[in-house]
Amino acid sequence: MANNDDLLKKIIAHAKEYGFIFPSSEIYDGLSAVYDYAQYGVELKNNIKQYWWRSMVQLHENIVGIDSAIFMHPAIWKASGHVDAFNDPLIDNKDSKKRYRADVLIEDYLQKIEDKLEKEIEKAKKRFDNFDETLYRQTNERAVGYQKKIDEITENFAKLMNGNDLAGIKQMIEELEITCPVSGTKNWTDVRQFNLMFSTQMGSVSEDADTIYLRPETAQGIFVNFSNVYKTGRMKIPFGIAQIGKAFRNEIVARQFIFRMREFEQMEMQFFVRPGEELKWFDFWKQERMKWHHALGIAPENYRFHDHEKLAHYANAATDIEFKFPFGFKELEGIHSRTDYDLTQHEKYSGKKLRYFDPETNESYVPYVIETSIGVDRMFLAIFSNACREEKLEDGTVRTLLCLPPVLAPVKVAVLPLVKKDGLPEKAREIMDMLKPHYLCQYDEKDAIGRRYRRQDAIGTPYCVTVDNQTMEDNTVTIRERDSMQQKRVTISELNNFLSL
RNA sequence: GCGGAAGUAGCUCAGUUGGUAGAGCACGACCUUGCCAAGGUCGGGGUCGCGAGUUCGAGUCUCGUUUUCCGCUCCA
Repeated sequence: MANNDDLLKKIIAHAKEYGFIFPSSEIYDGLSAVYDYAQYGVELKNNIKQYWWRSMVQLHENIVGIDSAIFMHPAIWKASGHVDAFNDPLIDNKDSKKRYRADVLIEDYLQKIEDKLEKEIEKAKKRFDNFDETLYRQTNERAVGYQKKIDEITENFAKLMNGNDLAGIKQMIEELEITCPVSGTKNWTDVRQFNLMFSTQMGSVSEDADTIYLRPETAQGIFVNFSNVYKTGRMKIPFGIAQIGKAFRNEIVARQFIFRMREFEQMEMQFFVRPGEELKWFDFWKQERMKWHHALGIAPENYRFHDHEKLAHYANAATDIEFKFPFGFKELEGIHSRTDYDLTQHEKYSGKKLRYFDPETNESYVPYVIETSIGVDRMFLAIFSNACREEKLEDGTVRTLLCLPPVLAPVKVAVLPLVKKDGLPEKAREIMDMLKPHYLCQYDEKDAIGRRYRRQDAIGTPYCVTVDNQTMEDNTVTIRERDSMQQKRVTISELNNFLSL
């Protein structure tokens, strides 16, 4: 475990030292769990997004992309269930320092009474069968008492929750004498509301301003555009809509570097299918997405599926693709069969029909949805942490390198004149100008050549092109490959063939 | 949010019982060498996380605060 902690620390240090990720607002002491992508980080991140977009939108004829706004109509979050589900009343026990959801404490309490009630009912049945009238009446009375208590609490509880009466909920916990399962005491703090959605005001005059939310997921932007895309894009089921964009969640605790941030970016695709065929497509996308990960050349044993046993209210199947991060296997991507829940909810709240007319069956229906949703930042961390290595060379020295898949590397080619004289820099500049339009290149003439190679290793540049004295005679250069450190001599004109990117 | 640890240059760290900040690497210029991280000379860079307090004097002591890491908690 200590090793893993060190590993994450090294990754964070490398990310900062070589210009991939900086803490946000660092000169003002930083902002908790917010990070900025730096000069190389933004390249790697853009390449990840482009790699995903191409594989989803460009290579699938039946998938199109959109870019919906972060601000959306507030009713959308009522329809999606986020307003209710993302609002947790929390309470702390002062003795055990444990935090609980206040509503869960009360629900657990109710469950206990229900268990008692059930026992009494069973007892009552036995006594009834035994014609034991007096005892039967006693149990029956107790059972009626429990039932009454349950109804009473349930009713009050619902009233308090709907009215957002936090003080009332605390009072209820105290009146019911609910104790902390750990400390066993009733020493509670006040109930506080934690809304996982960020809100802001739209409209400059405060009385007229509407509360709107920063989207906690990008998916709803796709659902509310379903009809527009289906009609204007002449889409035929099955088809998908893809989107890359930022989402915001006010997490109670955001930790583990860029793994859990309050502002993050998602790459999502919602795939609309005929009802009844959703599990077939769920399985299709499960395999398809795993193939996408494997195609990057990272060892397959770093990935695994984790099927959800407890499903969200909208889903009828769900799995995660987990990646072996420095802190263990954690969710990288989610694949959910969301049924027709979202579109149906939006039909209900908007009053608009969100249906597809199927020309094959002559039927109109609300499509079922398979969602694939991957965090850009988590993908970045997966790629980056996997690539970050210290390699012991034969001579005993250590080489720091980033083994990034070439297609994702920020800088593709470094062009290096062996020495800073004899016209080599000028020749190298010519090669730079030749390659620049095609790849992000870097020119470097400072320090010994070996040191320059190592600098490029540390930022993950897959190829270094070196101009030496022989270049001046026969127009050949050497290509040095990052992982093997092997060099090949090729003519300048055929350089593009050898830079397999 | 609670508990623990830490915060001195871009990085890694020194800094004595309180006496107005150092090293190595990195960075910039010039000279030299030239195929796998260490040549030479010169130079830039820090109000010691921030704010109070004690003191003649605080990087050093006290309190508060903030950020990061670890554990708990939370997590569609």
